[in-house]
Amino acid sequence: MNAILKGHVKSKSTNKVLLLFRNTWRRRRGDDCSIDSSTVLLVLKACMMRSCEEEIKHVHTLVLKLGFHCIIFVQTMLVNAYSGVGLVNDAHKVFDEMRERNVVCWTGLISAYVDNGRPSRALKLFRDMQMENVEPDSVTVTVALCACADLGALEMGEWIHSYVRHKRGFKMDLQLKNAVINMYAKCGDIGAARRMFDDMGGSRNVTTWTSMIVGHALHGQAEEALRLFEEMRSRKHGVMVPNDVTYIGVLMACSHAGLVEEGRRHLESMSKVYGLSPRMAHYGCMVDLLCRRGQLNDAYQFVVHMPIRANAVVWRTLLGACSLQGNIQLGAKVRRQLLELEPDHARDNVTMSNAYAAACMWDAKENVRAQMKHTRKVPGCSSIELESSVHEFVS
DNA sequence: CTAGGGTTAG
Repeated sequence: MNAILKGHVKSKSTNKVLLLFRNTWRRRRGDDCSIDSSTVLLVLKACMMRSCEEEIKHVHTLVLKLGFHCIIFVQTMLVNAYSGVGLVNDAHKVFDEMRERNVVCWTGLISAYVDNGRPSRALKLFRDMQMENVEPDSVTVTVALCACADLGALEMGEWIHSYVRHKRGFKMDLQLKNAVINMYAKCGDIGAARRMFDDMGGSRNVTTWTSMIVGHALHGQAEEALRLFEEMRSRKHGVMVPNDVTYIGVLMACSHAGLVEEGRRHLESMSKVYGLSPRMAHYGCMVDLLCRRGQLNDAYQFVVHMPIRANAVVWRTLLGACSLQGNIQLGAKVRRQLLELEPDHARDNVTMSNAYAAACMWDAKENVRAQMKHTRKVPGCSSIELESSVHEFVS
């Protein structure tokens, strides 16, 4: 049965995994049951891919019933599964109950915090792990560098980089090198990122190129980003095929440099040349680009004619630009769209009321304010990391 | 032969 489940997981037929598992469980006879710990791993993986939290909890109770709860593979998978559906506390609970913890389950918990937007907690655990004399491997370090990137924690990132360079027998693989580039780029040291990139010569993959392109774009070095994009596709480096994330970097660069036509061309070539379908983020970049150039009406037309329905974030980009550039008429139109999508979003009303105020349209401003009193406010941002920051690295 | 790693608009 595990072979069949494995096939279904591989082909992403997760519903078949769950159906087969439920049937087998229902028809079991006594303790003669074909469900073993490997079955549980596959089922948990399927649950995670479908993000069914209830099913994961159910499998967890089954795990206890079947006596698999002391198997480290099962425990680690439970940590990953809970994390995958956003239940970090449950993941941590499973981890706390583990008798033995090796580098894999530590890494699983650290990733859980990174994946759920708590990088400083992840770095604290990275330190705790070393206090317990568990040596990080290349996977752990890759995840920890991700946390540094998210936090902008340059010093910690440098420590980790120096740790992996000086530790005897530590193998720096491609994914780890990519994480180093990303960390330096996100933490503001674009020079260090570029040095790593240059040192890698012919061993770069698409992610390497993409990280560097995004890095330059984030640093406002649009020309260099676009130059790298052309270089990666040139014969010189074999046939490097960009992916959809590469195009995010390219469009960010165009946005920074105000290159409307070039941006449009790239967005088109993305699907025409490489068969990649643009996602909301790509259209968002394009809207941002048009707005920055002051082409608000073009931006509006672009949003209306997009092949996918714009989300609130895209409309909000446009609303922000209308407010900033004092285009009241368009701003009001955009706000109507936003009210349909997210009627409770208080900040949009604030933006709009500020726009009216900037245009000295006091009555209109009053109207928006009055309207706000009738709707419940939803804070735009509500979580703050209340944990001590990480100051040092155990080496 | 079972568990962990990615680069993503504002």
